[in-house]
Amino acid sequence: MQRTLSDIGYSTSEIELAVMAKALGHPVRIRILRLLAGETCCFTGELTGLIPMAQSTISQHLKALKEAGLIQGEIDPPKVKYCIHRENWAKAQALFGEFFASEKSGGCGC
Amino acid sequence: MQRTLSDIGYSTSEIELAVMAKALGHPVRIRILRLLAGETCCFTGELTGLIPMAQSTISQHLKALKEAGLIQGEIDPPKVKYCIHRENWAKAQALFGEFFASEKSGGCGC
DNA sequence: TTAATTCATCGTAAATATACGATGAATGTT
DNA sequence: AACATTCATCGTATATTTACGATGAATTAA
Repeated sequence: MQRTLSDIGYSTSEIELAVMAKALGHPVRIRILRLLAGETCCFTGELTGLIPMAQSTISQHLKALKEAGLIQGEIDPPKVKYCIHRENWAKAQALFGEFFASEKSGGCGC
Repeated sequence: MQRTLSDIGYSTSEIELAVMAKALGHPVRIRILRLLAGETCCFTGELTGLIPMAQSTISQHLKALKEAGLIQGEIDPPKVKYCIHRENWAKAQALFGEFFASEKSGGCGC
């Protein structure tokens, strides 16, 4: 990675899209988000019960999702309750929606 | 990566979402897709003119997008004309749309 | 045939991602 | 105070990603 990203001058939405997409780029994180997007649960412990992976691994994936802004954690000692970050979720929905809706390459003939 | 993905038993849509999201997980690939989704161009050579990266690197990113099914290449010797893969694009649009629309975690109180 | 053009692939170095178990921090319980 | 519970973080090994330049394959042009 010799060339830094800033050399190209990406727009904010390009960065935001890439960051969120990267966070979605692993099936277990899709699974986690689907579980959190449902109405059933929000605790980390429940996730470790539902997903056959080490607790540390799940925590790592939760961290990635949190850093991408897709989820948020609320401390409820000694547990941590994870939820969809609704504001950013809506933002992601809008960004991806606009992105996919922008397809208008009719003039290429392919 | 000691645990294989198949141990968990992901659904088809989970895999498909993750694969496409992973392909979207780099800003230069977002940029490329935006350029291709526009009506301006489709040739690799034009992309190398528009993006300050080595030709080999751009080709590598194009390969990633192609493997994810988001674009397709049409040989027009000695050039290659790249286009959005419309069918899969629509599929991705639907998958991401459904995914983000599934947020109904009202019962969690977070 | 020879040269030029276009693009993919190879080889490589460095960075990042992904899994695990072990440990530690924070809080509640006895 | 001592213990248990829950979760994050550390350390580590391996795999993947990402960038580059160099080379090769395919086709067109001279």
